[in-house]
Amino acid sequence: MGRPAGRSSEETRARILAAAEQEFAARGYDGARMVAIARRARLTHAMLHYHFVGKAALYRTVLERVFGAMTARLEEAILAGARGGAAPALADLAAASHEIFAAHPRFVRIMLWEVAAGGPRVDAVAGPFFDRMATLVRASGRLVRPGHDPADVAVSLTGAFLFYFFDDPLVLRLWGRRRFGPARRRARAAHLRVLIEALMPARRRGGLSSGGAAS
Amino acid sequence: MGRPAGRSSEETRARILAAAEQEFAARGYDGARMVAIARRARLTHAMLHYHFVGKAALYRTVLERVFGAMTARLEEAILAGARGGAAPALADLAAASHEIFAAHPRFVRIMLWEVAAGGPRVDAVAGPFFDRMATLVRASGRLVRPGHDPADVAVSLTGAFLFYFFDDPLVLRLWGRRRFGPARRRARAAHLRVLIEALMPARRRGGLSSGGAAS
DNA sequence: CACGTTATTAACAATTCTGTTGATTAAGGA
DNA sequence: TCCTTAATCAACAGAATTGTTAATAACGTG
Repeated sequence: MGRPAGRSSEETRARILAAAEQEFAARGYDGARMVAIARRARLTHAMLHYHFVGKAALYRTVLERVFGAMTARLEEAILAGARGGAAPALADLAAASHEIFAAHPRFVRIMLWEVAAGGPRVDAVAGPFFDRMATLVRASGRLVRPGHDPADVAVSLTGAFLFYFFDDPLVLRLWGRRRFGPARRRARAAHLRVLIEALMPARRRGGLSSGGAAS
Repeated sequence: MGRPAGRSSEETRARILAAAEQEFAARGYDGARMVAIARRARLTHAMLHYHFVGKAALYRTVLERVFGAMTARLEEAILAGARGGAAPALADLAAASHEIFAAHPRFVRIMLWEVAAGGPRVDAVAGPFFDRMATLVRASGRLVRPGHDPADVAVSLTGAFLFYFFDDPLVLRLWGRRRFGPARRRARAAHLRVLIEALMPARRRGGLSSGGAAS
C-alpha cells in the first residue's frame, strides 16, 4: 500500500472520471457501483471518496464534463447557423450534430438514462444543454413546415438524432447498423438532412439568429 | 394482521403488477425499490415475495405484460398494412402507432429504460416485439426513399416515435408539449405521417406484405 | 362447522453498497 | 536530510435493500 511512485493527483482524478463515465453510461446512476468504477480505474473505492465527495458528486462531475462539452459544441453550431442563411444553417447543424454525437458516444447513452429518469438530476447540470436546444428550436420555429407544431418537430428530431447516434449493442443487433466509417458518415449526414428538411423546409430569408438563437 | 376480508389472490396480484409497472417506469429496474412497489400497492413487501419469486421475476412479468400487449397491437397493424396498399399501410401505421403509444404511456418509458440499459434483459422478454419491428422495417425496406439505408430510416423513425410519445415531465417542461386531446391527436398523426412519407414516400405498387412482413 | 389452506403482516436475517478511518508510503519543500 | 503533506489501501462501520419466517386471520370444503 502507501503512495505509489510517480503518479499525480490529476492523473488518478482523470482515470476516475473516465472510469465513472464508462460505468454510468453502461449502467445508469442507480445501476453503477462505486467499486466497479474503482475496479475500472484500478484503484480501491476509497480513492473515489478521497477525490470526490460521494457518488452523487462524482456523477454530477461526469455530467458536467460531458454535457459541458456538448453545450459548447452546440453553441458553436448555433453561432455558425446564425452567420449563414437558413439552409446552410440546417446543413451545418446536421453535420455538427453528427460530429458531436459521433465524437462523444457515451454522451448519448448518459443522456438517454437521464431522459428515461425524466429526472431531477437533469435540471441542475444538463439544464444549459437543454436550454440551448430549446433556444435552437424556438429560433427555428419560423422555419417549421406550416401546420406542424414546433415542439413536435423538436421532439421528433431529438428522438431521431439520439437514436441515430445511439451506438449500442441492442440497436446494433436489432437493426444491424454498421459502425462509423467515412462512407457511412456521409450517408448518415445526408439522411439527417432529408429528415430536417422534411420538417423544416429551407426557405428564402433569414438565418437561425433571427428569433433569438444567440443567447 | 392475518388475511384481510374479501380480497382475492388475483386482485392483489393485479394490484402488485400495476404498482410495479408504475415504479419500474418511473425509476427503472435498479432504481425501483420493492418496498416502494409494496407501498404503491398498499401491501407489505413480503407480499411481493409471496406472489412473485423476486424482483427480477416481477420485472420480467411486467415486461411480458407490457411488451406482450404492444407486440399484439403491432401485429394487428402489420396485418392491416398487408391488406391495403403502401400508402394506406403507412397511414394505418401512423395512426396505429399513435393509438398504441398513447394507450400505453408507461410502455414507452420502460422501453426507454431498456434501450438505455442496452441490455441483456431485453433479449428474452422484449425480443418478439423488436423482432416484429425489425420485420416491419425489412418488409418496408423497398419503400424507403432511394439513397437511404433502411436501417437508418428504422432507427430515426423509432427514435422519433419514442420521443414523440414520451409523455414525461422532462419533455413536457422542456418543449412545453400539451397532453393528449382530440385536436392534438390529429396534429400528431399528421406530423407523423409527414415524417414517414419523407423517409418512405408512398409509391404505386405493393403493400407491406410483399417483402416478408407477415412472419 | 371444524379444519386444513391461503393470504397477509411484523419482525428478522442476510447481503450489498456507500462511506470512513488508521496505517503506510511517496513527494516535496525548509 | 528531515519533516510535513498528499495519496493510497485494507479493513471496518453504517445504512439501505432484498429476501425469509413464524404468527395469524379469513376462506372454503368436507
